[in-house]
Amino acid sequence: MYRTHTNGELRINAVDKEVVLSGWVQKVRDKGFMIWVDLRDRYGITQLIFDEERTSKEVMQAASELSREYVIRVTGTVIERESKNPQLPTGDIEILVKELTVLNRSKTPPFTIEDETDGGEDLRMKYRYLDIRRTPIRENLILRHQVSMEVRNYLSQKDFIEVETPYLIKSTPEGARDFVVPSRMNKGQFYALPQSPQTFKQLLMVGGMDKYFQIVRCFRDEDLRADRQPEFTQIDCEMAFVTQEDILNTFEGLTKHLLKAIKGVEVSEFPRMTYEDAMRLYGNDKPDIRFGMQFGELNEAAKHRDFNVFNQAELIIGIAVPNGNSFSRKEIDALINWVKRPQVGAMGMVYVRCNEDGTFKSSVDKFYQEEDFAKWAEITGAKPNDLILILSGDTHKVRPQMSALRMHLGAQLGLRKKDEFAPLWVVDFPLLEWDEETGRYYAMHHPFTAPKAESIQLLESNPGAVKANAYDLVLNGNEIGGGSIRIHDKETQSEIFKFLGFSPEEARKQFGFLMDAFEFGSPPHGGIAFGLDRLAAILGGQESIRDFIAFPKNNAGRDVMIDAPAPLDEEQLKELNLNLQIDEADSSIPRH
RNA sequence: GGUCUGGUAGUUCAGUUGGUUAGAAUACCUGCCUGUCACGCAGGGGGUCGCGAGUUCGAGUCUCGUCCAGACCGCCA
Repeated sequence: MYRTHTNGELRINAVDKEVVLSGWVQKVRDKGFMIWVDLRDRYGITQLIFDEERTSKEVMQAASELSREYVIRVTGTVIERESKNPQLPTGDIEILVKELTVLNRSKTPPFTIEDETDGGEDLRMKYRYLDIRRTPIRENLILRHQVSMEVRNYLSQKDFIEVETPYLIKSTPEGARDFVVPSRMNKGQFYALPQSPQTFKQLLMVGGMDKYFQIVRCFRDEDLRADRQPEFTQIDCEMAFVTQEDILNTFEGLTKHLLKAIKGVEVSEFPRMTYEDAMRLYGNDKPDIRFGMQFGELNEAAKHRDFNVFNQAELIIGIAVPNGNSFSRKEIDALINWVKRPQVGAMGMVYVRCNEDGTFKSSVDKFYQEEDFAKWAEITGAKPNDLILILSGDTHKVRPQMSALRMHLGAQLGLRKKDEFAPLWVVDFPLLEWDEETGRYYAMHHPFTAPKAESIQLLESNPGAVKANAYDLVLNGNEIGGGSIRIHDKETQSEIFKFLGFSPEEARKQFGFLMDAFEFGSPPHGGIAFGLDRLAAILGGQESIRDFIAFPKNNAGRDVMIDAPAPLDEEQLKELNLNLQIDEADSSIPRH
């Protein structure tokens, strides 16, 4: 027998019990006459004691040879500690060891396996199985498990059925790049891994499943970020015979349930904001509404003087930084330099100090009067002792710039509190998005999104103004879910494909199966998908999703532990009928 | 595709204007020890300064290239 108890469960009431424990050696404290060993497993830490007066010489000797991360089993008696440790749940007791078995030895680990590790990212990823032994990572994975279980329980209770959809599917031109998989049996042909089970879940609606969900892996071959992995997990949902209102209500319920069950947080009705308002007030479509600093548009209040920078700008935006007047000149200069970095790309920034006594001091005093500043303060909501920061330029540039500044300041001022949760529905997204590079419209969400009935007639005259029945769920400045009501009739779907530049033949080739299905009584339907990795990270109060994924990829999409991706050997390539063009300058890495 | 930051002991980092034998902490090893829990004390071992070239009497330090890592922009229907 390896254990009668785990290392997290023995308390003072177990004194005198004979127990068997197994686990990893967290720490050895050898005082010569006594040796203490912290024994660790998933459930906690229990202190073992070896004492020269009460422990046999052989066991004492064996204990003195223990080292970090050895796997051991001990038999002994639970005793009350002489000096207790209130920081440990098991801190009132210890195990007086009678027998000690070393089940496996360990090399000295390359980084310390403690809450605050000394290991860098790279090293932790290479030895991820050691990293997972650390409490923070373990707790993240447990939290993720809880989220999954709560989602399954909640949705199952609401009559949703979890259905698995295939991973080996077909590549489509729209959207993200696909990961592709060569087919051995169908020479020269490739599967693609799904970016989402979108069309399958719609077909499940046609199939009469009525309410579907799936916790499902998705794949996108795009560059990574702290919150983006090439394979990630979605909570994918779809419902038949629903309006947008039904979906928002259902999944607001799910989100409230998760916040309550996981974080113990009660949230009242989620506010809703149109895409247009989000862009106008926050400069992006996933505003963090935990703090203010809403945009004030200053065009009318700032274009009547001789300041050319503003006069020539398409849009002038100001925000009021609470108590920002306390910033030193140096701190303001640092902010100006921050927005001028290429990543943000502003040309410059104007500031107005709002003094305690109601007067103003600005970097454009030459051009403007006190009455102008008073007007700006009114528009941005600036109070005495605030600081107004102003950026100007083309709308599509200055909004993201100001948004970046707002988020930067929010973090700097400690306004993005990780124990505060502010969900928000963003609704009425545009159906289409203009792409400068290719000179055409693309579906903003995806080509199966239903246009709003009242704006569909604009499709020919003013495509950019067509609104979609599409919505995002935003939590603390992160998009955690997005979805739409789908097109469910062949005519509308054909019209949209045609508008997006698909010839009837292409549409047939790519999505014929869906169009066919729509001809056999497809019900009205819609759905939503949540990013599970991101949701878990936010509930865990962290920015990076990597520590909520057991075995994540690095910045370059590599798994540094198993060292993937890797070249294939000749035999495999031959069997797959693949002939690689090897770049001579870099012959070790095959290119497609 | 681009911008920025970093790469020095097992690990996390410091290293001045280019100048003696490259340091600290921690980890590791040895010894000591009458209740430790970040145990303490004494001693010890440990370096391809990412890699390559260049400048120089002399390079961890300067220049160029390159590799690796991280953050961000583009990209992510």
